[in-house]
Parts: sequence; structure tokens; C-alpha cells
Amino acid sequence: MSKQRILVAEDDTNIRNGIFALLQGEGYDVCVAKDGEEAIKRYTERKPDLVILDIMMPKKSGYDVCRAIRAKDLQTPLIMLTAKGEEIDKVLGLGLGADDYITKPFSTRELVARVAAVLRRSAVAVEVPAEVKDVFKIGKAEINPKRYEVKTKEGVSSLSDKEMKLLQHFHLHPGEVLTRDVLLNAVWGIDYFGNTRTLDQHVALIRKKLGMSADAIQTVHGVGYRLEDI
Amino acid sequence: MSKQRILVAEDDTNIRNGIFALLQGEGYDVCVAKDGEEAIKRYTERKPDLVILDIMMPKKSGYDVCRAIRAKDLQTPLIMLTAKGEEIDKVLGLGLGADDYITKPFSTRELVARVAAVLRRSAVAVEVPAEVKDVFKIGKAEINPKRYEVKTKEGVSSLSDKEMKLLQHFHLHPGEVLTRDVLLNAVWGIDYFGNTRTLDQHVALIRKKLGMSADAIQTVHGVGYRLEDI
DNA sequence: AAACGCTTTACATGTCCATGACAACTGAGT
DNA sequence: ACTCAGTTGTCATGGACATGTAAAGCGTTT
Repeated sequence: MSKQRILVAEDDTNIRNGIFALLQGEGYDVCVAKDGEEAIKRYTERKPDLVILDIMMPKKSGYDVCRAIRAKDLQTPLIMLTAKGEEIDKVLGLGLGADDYITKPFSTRELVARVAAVLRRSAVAVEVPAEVKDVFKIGKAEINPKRYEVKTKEGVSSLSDKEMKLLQHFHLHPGEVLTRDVLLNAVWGIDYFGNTRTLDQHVALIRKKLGMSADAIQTVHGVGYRLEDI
Repeated sequence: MSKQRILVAEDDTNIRNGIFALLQGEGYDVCVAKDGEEAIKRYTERKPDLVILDIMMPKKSGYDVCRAIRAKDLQTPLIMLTAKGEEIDKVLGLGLGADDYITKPFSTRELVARVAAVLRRSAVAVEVPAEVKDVFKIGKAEINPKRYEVKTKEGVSSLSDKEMKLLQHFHLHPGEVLTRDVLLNAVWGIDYFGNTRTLDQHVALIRKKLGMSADAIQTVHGVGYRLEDI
């Protein structure tokens, strides 16, 4: 799974930097905003998987930002930071659609736990509409995404996470030439700066596991790869 | 299946409207009551599939309404809203027969999750009397869900609650790769805020008790676990 | 206080994957 | 056909990260 992105909107520099460092340390891709307007801007340009909103902010309050986001998008989970418990009634009462809240002051443990829990819930709720969960074929090999396995005449081999994602992406675009950029973005995440040879390496592994059907994944010299559709 | 109907009894207008909008947005057929007497009236005329009751209400308290409903009907699930943790003891202690409770303030996600969970349970209770209650096998070990025991060639060991739930979940999805998220949601509940390593720990314990059949539960690196089906 | 179940921490172990080197290949231009 | 530069296949390896495992902490029950 590629890194999950979190937008943190908080005006207090200390708290903002603290949360930034904390979440980044936990392996998230974090972007920040120091007021409500910036938060909305960052939201539209970065499309984060989770938004953490302070309520008291200059320009636009957390309430306003929440409404603005919910107007466009009902999916993305949202955590509010509040100074006092009472304000929660407002959050709920106004039907703003926040997913969780944390009252200041909070412990780092608490923040990390809630962030993880909210992301976990939303991951399950979405239940991966973009991905394929049913058995499909590549060449004469059968891919089983639920089991992370590929079955060929030669036998059954198990697939690693990246291998599975690559195969799924090929299957979703049969016959199309997929450039390295596209594949790297799809499997490794949108902002992957690594060596492009990594991709070749994984293609090679996949071909090995496909056995006879290896040539179903053709290389298009100077461009990328292509799944043969028969 | 037609829309499921939910009755919400809550005196605070903001919260009532918030819950109303939230649940309606989730696709439920929602009706509301602003005090205890109205709640009982609405209940008898609408026969909802689920009742959400605030405890502190004018005219009749949530306790009273709960008792009144349970006097006629033991089926319909019931969720109590409480302001403080202590009151919960009363709810449970009085044997009122509430199915779940939520302490204020709560997040929208939490409410939605619990509503869905309670409705799912009651649906299951009507259709299928139990989850897995018969003896089943994992590898060469025999699991007895009624006795919370596992029998292997080496002998018999007893299983804890979580261990049993985990094993049942594996047994219900043989061969499938189950992600940590899915397992945590299934066994620990949707609003679990703990460490993901807890799961690993329990898997380790289960493997120990499975003895020789330990490798029936395979780990899929970077994804989760998988029960080998032979 | 002792036992138990669950969680958390800490450290050991293992797996996968990113990376670089080099060989083999491709295609365009001669 | 041959050359050559750029691209891709393949292999080997170190390191980052996920998992295994033991032990300690914590709250509840006996």
C-alpha cells in the first residue's frame, strides 16, 4: 500500500509542527495548513486520505472548512481538534459529518491511535472499489487477488504485495501500453522518486511466476509494458 | 430488503437533528421523538427496527421508555445515549436489556458504526441462530467453539475469547488473505484504538496452541494472515 | 495475593524490495 | 550488415521494514 496522506490544519505553530513530525514519523505523508483558507486550498490540490482540523483558526474556522469539504466529498474522513468537550455537541449537532474528535490537550499516543483507527475504518468502508477482488486470467495463468496467488499449469505460487498490485493494474488496462510513470504511480504511489529499474525487477519476477504465460506481459521498448489481450 | 426504520428519542434539538440528518444520509428511514412519552407513542405506531434512546429526557426518562418497550417486545434492538460513563453501570445493572450504549460526546462515525453493527446482529439473530458453534478443524487441530478448546495430537488447550473469535474468522474465510484491518475490525470491533501488534501476539498464541498445525495460519508479508485450506 | 487475559514494549529474526553493476537486447542511422 | 547509444533483463546485495517472540505491565476476577 502506498503512503496515506494526511492534511493537518492548525494555526498554532508549535502544535502544527509537533503533529507534523509525529505523523511523519509514523510513516504518513503529511501536509499542513496554518489557517482555514489554506486548508481548503491544500485539500483540493492534495486530496488527502484524512483531514485533521483545528476548530479555532484564522480566516475560516474548522467548522467552515469541514462544511466546505463535506459539500464536495462525503468520503474523506475528518478529525476535529477541540479545546473543550462541550464544543463537540456543536460538531455533532450541526451535522457537520466529522468522523472523530480529539480534545486538547491530547497525548501523542491518542492522536496516533485515532488516526490509525479512522483510516482503518474508512479503508474497510470503501472496500476497494477500484481494485479487483475476483479471480482473473493473464495468459493461461489464473490470478486470485483474495489469496495473493497465481495458478499455472506448473503449479501455484504466492504473490507479494507489489506483484499483486502490478498484476491488478495490468488487468484493469488490457492491451494498453502502460508507461513506467503510470505504473510507478499506480503501484508505488503518486510521488515515488525511486529508480525506475525497480519496476523492471518486479516485472521480471512476475514473468517468472507466470511460467509459460510470461509473454502475456510484453515490453514496449522505450515506453513501458503492455498486457496482451487475446 | 426495504429501508430499515430507526426511532431516535432525544430532547436536545441540535443533537436530534444532527442524528436525524446523519442516519437519513446513511439510507435509513428515521423518525424522531423529543421526549419519553412521544417516544413510546412513535414506537407503537411505527414499529421501528432499532431505537436510539437518550437517558435524560423530559416526561419519561430513557430508562422508563426502555422498560416500556421491553415489556412488550424483547426483539427490537436498543441503543442508549449516556452523558457519562458511570451511568452505564445502571443501564447494564438494571437489566434493562439495552443492546449497546454510546457515551456523549460521540463521533458520527461511531454512531453509524454501532447502528450498523446492532442491526446486523439482530438480522443475523433472526436468520441464522449462531455463528460457528460446531466443531471445526484447522490443519489437524479440532476447534470446539462451545467449549473454547482446541484439541491436537499433543493434547487439549483452552482458548481465550479473542483467540476463539480469531479462529472463527479464519475458519469463515479459508484460503483468503485477511488484512490486519479486517481482522481488527472483526475481532476487536470497529472502534478499537489499540496497537496492531496485539493482533500478531494473538496469532502467535494461537499458533502455539495449534502445535504441529501452526503453519496452517500463514503470514502474508505486508498484508496480513491467511488460513491454508487443503 | 495469585491467576488470568489482554495489551504493550523491546529485541531478534526474516522478508521484501530498492539499487547498482553488467550483460543482452533494440532500433535508428550508416 | 554493422555500429552504437540507449533501453531492458538479470543477478547480487544491503538495508528498511514487517513479523516472531519473550517478557513485563495492567486491570479484573478469584
